[in-house]
Amino acid sequence: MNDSTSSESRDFVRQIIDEDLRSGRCDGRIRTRFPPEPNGYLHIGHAKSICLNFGIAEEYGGLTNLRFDDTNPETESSEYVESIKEDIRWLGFDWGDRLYFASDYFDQLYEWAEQLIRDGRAYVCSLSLEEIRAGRGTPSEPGTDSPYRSRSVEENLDLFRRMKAGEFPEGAHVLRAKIDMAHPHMLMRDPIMYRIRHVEHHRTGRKWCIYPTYDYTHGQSDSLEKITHSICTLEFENHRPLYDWFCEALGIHHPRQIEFNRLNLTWTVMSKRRLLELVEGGHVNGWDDPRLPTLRGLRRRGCTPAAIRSLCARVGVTKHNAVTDMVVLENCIREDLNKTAERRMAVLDPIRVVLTNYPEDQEELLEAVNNPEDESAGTRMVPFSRELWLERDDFMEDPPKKFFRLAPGREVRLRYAYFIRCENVVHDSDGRVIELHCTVDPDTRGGTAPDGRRVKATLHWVSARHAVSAEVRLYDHLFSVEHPDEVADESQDWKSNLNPDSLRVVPEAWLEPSLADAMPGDRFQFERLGYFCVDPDSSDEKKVFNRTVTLRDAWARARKK
RNA sequence: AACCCGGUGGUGUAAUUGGUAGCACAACAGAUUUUGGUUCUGUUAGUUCAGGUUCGAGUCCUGGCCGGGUUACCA
Repeated sequence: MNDSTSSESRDFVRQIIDEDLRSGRCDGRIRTRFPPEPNGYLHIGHAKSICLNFGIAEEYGGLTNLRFDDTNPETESSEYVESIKEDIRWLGFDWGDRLYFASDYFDQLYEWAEQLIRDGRAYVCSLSLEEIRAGRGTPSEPGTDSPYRSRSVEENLDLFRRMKAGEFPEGAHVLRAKIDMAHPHMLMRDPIMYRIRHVEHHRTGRKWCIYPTYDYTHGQSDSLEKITHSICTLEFENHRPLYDWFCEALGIHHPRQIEFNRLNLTWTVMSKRRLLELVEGGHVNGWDDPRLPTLRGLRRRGCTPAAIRSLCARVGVTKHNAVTDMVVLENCIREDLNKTAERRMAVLDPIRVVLTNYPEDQEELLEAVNNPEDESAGTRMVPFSRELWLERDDFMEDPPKKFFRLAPGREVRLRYAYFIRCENVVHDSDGRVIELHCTVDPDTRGGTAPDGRRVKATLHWVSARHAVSAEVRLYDHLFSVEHPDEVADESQDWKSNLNPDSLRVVPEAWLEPSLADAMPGDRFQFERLGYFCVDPDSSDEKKVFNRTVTLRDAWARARKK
């Protein structure tokens, strides 16, 4: 009911914003930003941040900037910039003309750095990486001052300018903020502001060989864009004192940083590092593998933007680490697709059925509803004939009590068609059932019996003569345990929990003929099976379908017990 | 024994800021159903612990316990 951003209860972020609006702290204006680093593809965790930032701006009549945090040229590229823009648009958000890059601010950042040097708040440190690390101390012991900490302003300025001019090799010097080497926060122990990197940047090319760090860039970028609320994830909580320190030291507009909990899902991993490892290690087939929680993977899988937005609205925003059950996402997908996806019939694991009293040369077209949840979707005609494909699971030779489907001597309904009765079971030499002989009751055309008799099951089917074949990819959880982090013993890592059966390919499934002209990206419900999406691997000769998610299946659940 | 943050049913969250612990998902039971789908109804189940303040504490205070983060020239 109120899962779509309830106006009733406010999460803590919105409460803070309400207070800031009341106290006049942000002069009645709301401006947020989504600041991805262009070094990877977006995943559903980013979607939560996107929904939060764009959602809040929209609710408060403000705007959201898209800003690429591109301060580390070694790992970033414009290929990622484009994919990220595409994914945000797909999710349903629009940054208008407010596309920015931290690299747009390199000149300003450099000037501010000189200002901090002149103010005695920054210095060039010529210690090696190892020496800096050692000098930082540990969380429980203070660090020691760098011997270069007391360089004169003139010397600092000179060295910094020569760093910029490219006179030094990488690692020779860094620029550090002069804060407090004994500070209880490790991050405040003279953090690094600039490092030398003789590499090309995807936007500024060779203009720079010194690059600012995240801490020296983010708050100032927010400030320059007049951001009011800089909303980020929990791991930046420790950085807030530094964020504040730079804004204050520089005397510039000071946005409020607010940290929220990131989205975690069961049965998968979410960190960029791990996703990269899965892709590069060949454990999945690229960034858009339908098993991945990347936005591209989810899209290819058949997940809708509306489902992702719905998930983000219902997981909420707090300050404690949470793991959301994957079934919540699955239900969001089902909820959306139930209303929008047209129904079709498809048989994945076929068993041949011969209707012995149906004439060989006869065929007819039967009317089927496209979407019972949406009358405007209309109907279609489905061909019927003497030989059909039925789902193997829908027949049992020796059924248990609660099995309602087809069995010897039992009558069931074929959806939109007829009642049929199983008269005979044909086995091969190994005793495996290969064919069923049934009789059809011609008076039940359309699926109702004039005498009012009822059947307990309605089965989907495909006319063998008319069926088109397709490859169907059945996906399961990427990992075989809910929490991939939890490993059996120390010698194992999270990858040992990879599910070997996360992809099962059905090379030849049978589909009703109307599916022959489905296009990549089209989504359908295969009745009684689940939601499926046409994969871009499809060709004119052979369609490929991805199973997005199964239908809820009370029988499967009952059987498991 | 450093610093920061956090702990509400199985899971994710809410509680008008001190006044009846509510919602969603899951689980279970039932109704409806030409999808064992959808829809509808009902049931089970919770404030980390110990003190304190108060007429009254999930909320405020003190202490304990548990969990996460922090020792990158990544973001």
